Amino acid sequence: MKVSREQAALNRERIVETAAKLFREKGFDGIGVADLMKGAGLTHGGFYGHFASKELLLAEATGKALEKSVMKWRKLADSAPARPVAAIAESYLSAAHRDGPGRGCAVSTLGTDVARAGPEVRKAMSDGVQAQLKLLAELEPGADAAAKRQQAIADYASMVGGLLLSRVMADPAQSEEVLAAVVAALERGR
Amino acid sequence: MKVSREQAALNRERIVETAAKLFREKGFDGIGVADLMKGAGLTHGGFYGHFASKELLLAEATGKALEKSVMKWRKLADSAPARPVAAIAESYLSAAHRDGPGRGCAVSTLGTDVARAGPEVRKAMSDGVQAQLKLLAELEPGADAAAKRQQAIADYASMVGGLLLSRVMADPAQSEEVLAAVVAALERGR
DNA sequence: ATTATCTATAGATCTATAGATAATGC
DNA sequence: ATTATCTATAGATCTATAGATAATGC
Repeated sequence: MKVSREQAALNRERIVETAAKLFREKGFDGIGVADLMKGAGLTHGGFYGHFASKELLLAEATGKALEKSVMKWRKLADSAPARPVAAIAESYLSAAHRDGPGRGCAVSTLGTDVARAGPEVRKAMSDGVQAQLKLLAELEPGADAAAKRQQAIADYASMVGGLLLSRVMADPAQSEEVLAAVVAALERGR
Repeated sequence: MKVSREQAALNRERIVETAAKLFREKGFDGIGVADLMKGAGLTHGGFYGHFASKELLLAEATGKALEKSVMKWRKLADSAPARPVAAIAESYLSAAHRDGPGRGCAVSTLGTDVARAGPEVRKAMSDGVQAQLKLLAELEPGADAAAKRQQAIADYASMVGGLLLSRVMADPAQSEEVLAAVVAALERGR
């Protein structure tokens, strides 16, 4: 049942992408290695040939997920050059993002798991967050670089917290109210 | 080994308080029923005489934790009547809160677990969040009630997201930067 | 010959339950 | 007699590993 080195590398990549989706949907403890491997079309015994532990897979999956988020933000900014931060905020704080955690921001879905995890995992998410902050700071208005970075951090915190709150609220109307209020506050210049 | 009804009620309360602390510290899946009961000084077999399931304990523990948070916010506001929202923001976005999740805001520690949980748990956290938003809205400046509520939601989202980000960052200096930036933004009028 | 993947399982959990025990409260 | 708690365990997970298999790559 051996496959080529090329195919093995593709299999590894598929495991990471499956994990990036399922960890975001179900949480780190919500999905087991056997089901992750099944999701990637493999059997679970083969897992440890690719990764030293489930936690190190979380580090890779987190890094991959946040890389894709940065790419998405860049596209959104390019498509709305007059108001790039608003375009990102509206996409981030949308019902589609709230209801599709498996393809969305990993901080909002895995942040608490990562906060309790080991240094490799923390570093992977930290680096991803820094990349997002760097992009966001470039898009903020003004000339003062320090002020732009501070604004980027504040805006990012609002988005992460708003999305998390919208997912917590049991009543759909309350969830919508949260999304709308945070978007409005972000667009009022915050 | 039977105890009095009064003592049994106290035992139940101690289980809820132990759970409120340990769930916030370790996450819902990070602590088992046996260790929760041991933390409350009981054996694990007795658990199901008090609660129908571990998840229903999470609902109660979440409600209890958020009730205490509202009380804390009220005290903070009373002790700084000239700037109540700023006092709450500075306490919420402090290193002490970041480093003491077991006694802190349940949304920041259990939000993602709750977002994936059943309706009883979602309702317990929703109700707690609504109570916090109600208090915060009363403390916001201005006369327009709708504007005050919108501002309260935006401020709460900033705080939750800022605290979560500060716990994710691997580098302590980055973590401090996040806390300071979000406090500064909140105090600049947001 | 090497190695990616497979089957099978060890060993350690976990939630929940069954039945025994012993003190309360009628 | 009732019932809160205990001991013990069922049954289902979970991560990780051991050893077999079979196709690749020298």
